This record gives sequence, C-alpha cells and structure tokens, in this order.
Amino acid sequence: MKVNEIVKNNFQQLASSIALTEEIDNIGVVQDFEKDTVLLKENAYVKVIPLLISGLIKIYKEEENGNEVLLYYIKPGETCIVSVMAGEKGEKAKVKGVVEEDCTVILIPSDKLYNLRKNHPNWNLFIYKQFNDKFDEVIEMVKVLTFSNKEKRLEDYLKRKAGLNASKVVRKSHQEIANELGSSREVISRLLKKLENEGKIELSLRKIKIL
Amino acid sequence: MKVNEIVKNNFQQLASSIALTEEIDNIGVVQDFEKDTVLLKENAYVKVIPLLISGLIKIYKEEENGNEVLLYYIKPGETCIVSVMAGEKGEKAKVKGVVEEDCTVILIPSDKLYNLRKNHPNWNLFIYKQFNDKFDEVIEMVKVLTFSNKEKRLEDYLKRKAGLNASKVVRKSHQEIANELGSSREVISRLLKKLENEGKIELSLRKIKIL
DNA sequence: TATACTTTGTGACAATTATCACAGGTATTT
DNA sequence: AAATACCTGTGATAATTGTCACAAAGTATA
Repeated sequence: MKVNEIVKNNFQQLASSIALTEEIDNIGVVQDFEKDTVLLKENAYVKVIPLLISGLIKIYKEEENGNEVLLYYIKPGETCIVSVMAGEKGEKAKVKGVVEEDCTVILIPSDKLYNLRKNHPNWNLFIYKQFNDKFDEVIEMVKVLTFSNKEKRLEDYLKRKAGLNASKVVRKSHQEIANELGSSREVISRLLKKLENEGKIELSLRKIKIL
Repeated sequence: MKVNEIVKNNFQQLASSIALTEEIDNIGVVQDFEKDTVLLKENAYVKVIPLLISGLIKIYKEEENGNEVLLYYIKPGETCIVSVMAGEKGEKAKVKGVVEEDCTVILIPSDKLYNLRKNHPNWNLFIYKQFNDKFDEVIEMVKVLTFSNKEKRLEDYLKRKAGLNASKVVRKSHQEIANELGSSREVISRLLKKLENEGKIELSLRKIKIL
C-alpha cells in the first residue's frame, strides 16, 4: 500500500491536511520490525521518527544495574513523542524503545522535522496531542506510584497490558513483570497467587489470563 | 517595564523572533499573584497561559481524599506546559497550579494560542523545549518512585526544593511534605530526624535547612 | 530418556512503611 | 496570661515489601 493511503487510514489528524499527507508520502518509508528490535537507544542520537501502523512498542528507562522502568506503550496511530522532541533539538534519547509485538511503521528522517513543524500546523497539532496523551499517562503513573501499593500497581499493570490486545492475556514471566514494576520475582509471584485466589486472574506458565 | 522588554530579558528563545515578541506584547498582560493563589484549577477550562517572570508555581494532582501528588515546579523563564496543551485543544486541566512563592507573570489568552502555533515557529520551539524539560522531570520522578525508598525520595525532594532558592531552606511543615510525597506525617518526621542525625539537614519549626 | 535450563511456589526472616496513641513544644488570639 | 490551634517527637504495633534459601514443575536440547 502507498504511504499516503496508509496515512489516510491510520493517522486522521495528519490526513486532514493534503499537503502534509503528500509531504509524509515524499519523506516517509514503510518498514517492518520484529519483536525485541531496539528502535530507540538510550544516549543515541535520534535519526528517524516512527509513525506506528501496527504492532506495539514499549518505551522504558534502563538503569545501570539492569533495572528498567516502564513508561508507556506506543500503539498504532501514535508516534514516539520523546523521539520527536529529541530529534527536533538534535539531542540524545533519554529512554529506550523496543518492539514488543511485531510492527510496521512509517519512518520519518528526523532532519525533516523542522520543515514539518514550520510548514504544517496539523503536524504540530498531532504532536501536541501525542504529547498530551503520553504526559497524562505518565502523570497517572506518578499518581499510582505515589499512592498505591504493589498489589494495586500489579493489577493496573495487568489490566493495561491486557487492554492492548483483545485476548486479555499477558504473556510474560513473573521475572519480566517484576523488572517492569521495579520489584522482585518472589513478591510478584506471591501477589499473582493472591490475585488468582481472589478469582481475578488465572495463572499458567508464562501466561496470565485476566478474568 | 514594557512587555517586550520583559520578554527580551526573561524569554530568550521567544525574543529571538521580533515578530513573536511584538505579538506577545500585543496580547500579553503582566500581572502579580500572591502565594497560594490558584492559577490552574483541575477540571476547569484553561483561559490564560502564564509566562513566569519571577516567583514559583507548583503543579500537582489532587485526589478526592485530599492527597496530592507533586509533579513539578514552574520556574522563571518557563510556562505551564499542561495549560498550553489543554488550552490549545479547549480541554479541561487535569492538574492543579498554585502560586508557591509570590510571582509575576505575562498572561496570554488561550484563544491566541492557535495564532502563535500557526505563525510563529519559535513559539513552537519554545513549547517543545518546555515539554521536553518537564517530561524529563516527570520521567525522572517515575524512576525515583519506582526504585527509591521514602528516605531517598525525601532527600531528593529536599534537594530539589532547596535548589529552587539560594538559601537552601525549605519552609514546610512535616505534614505538608508528607502530603506531597504521599506518605504520613509520622514517617516523614522520623526520616527527617534520621537525616538530621546523619548531619545532612538541620530542623526547626516549619523550617528545614539543607547542609 | 537423560540432562540442563527456565519458571514458579513458598517458608523464614529482615527492612521499610503505615497507623494509632499520646506527650510536649511553639505560635496566635483574645 | 490563658486558651486555642498547630507542629513535632516517639513508643508500640501492624502491614507491606524485599531477600535468602530451596524445592518442584515445566521446557528445551542433546
């Protein structure tokens, strides 16, 4: 499919400007990425901006000691807002982006961002909206982190993850979840068992079904 | 002082465009606000955007039960990025903004944002930078919340607060700090006492001196 | 099938944080 | 000065979370 068709189908806010759609058609390249591909490296300069068509990208921050902190997921119809900001200013990325589920994206070279910002009001509007949405998500996360205990946070995490797919299933090991929540495997195992006893989830190997 | 003088002195990124400086001179109004004035109400529509000249504004989220979660402070030379985003889209604010130290601001009517975004690339650049800075702050906060215990978080909080003024003094009651950190007064009192015993701070009534 | 590796379950115990209770200190108002 | 409201200190105890240790179950590979 041609890029401008893809824009029309997946990025309505951008498609409402014909000139902008054409511009993206000119400078954008469609590409597929497999699960676990690193799209955005911490402390690396941002060369391309992804417009996600399908799949899922995880954005998180990595610590020296191997800990990681989950920030949010990028869903189809969205872009990586921190990449845009860093790309615009020629700065290094402060977070890491990894493909969580095989995905297809339109790649925009970051040196084209200046033109988009300058000549396309709808691009800015799109960026503003992306910013707003992700900022809200992170603020909500700060709230949960501040006031909720691990059990509540785990429940939130599972609901959020499961909400991203239709099957209501989270395919992760306890260790992986512990890493994303900044906890330890044993604690997560125990809390999951508790949630199972309360009838809220169903556990099996590397698979958690939300009921 | 005239508005365009103020812009030149306090907002270099904006002042680098003469047309933009003039535009702000036309639409902006300088106003003073006293400590504890509510500038941004949660769930209220955003009518004006503040460009902070002096003083300090606290941005936080309030819970039904009276708990509050500190997000960040707005310093001179900055604007309230969540107000801009909400104002642009005619949406309600999701956070609360209160004057922490008596301040002077340039107020921009939010219905003028569209023009600024459309006609002034430097305005967008300014907004992008604000976004980037505050997003980084909040991400850093998520990291600290995820991996640090209350004692470390309290230390961070004190350093951050003290860093905003030259005197290295935080004038807050233990209860107020507990609210901002989502903890209880007793816990904060004990941790502060511990930090004092470690020679890191000096306690007196409603006053904490960072050493 | 035997072996190695990964994942999960759980007891025991330590550290951190929250909650209740109450005493005493400091500022403010009358 | 007396009354009042606010602020701080601290013991006792409970709940939550983290850590260590080890066993059992499932999966992969030779």
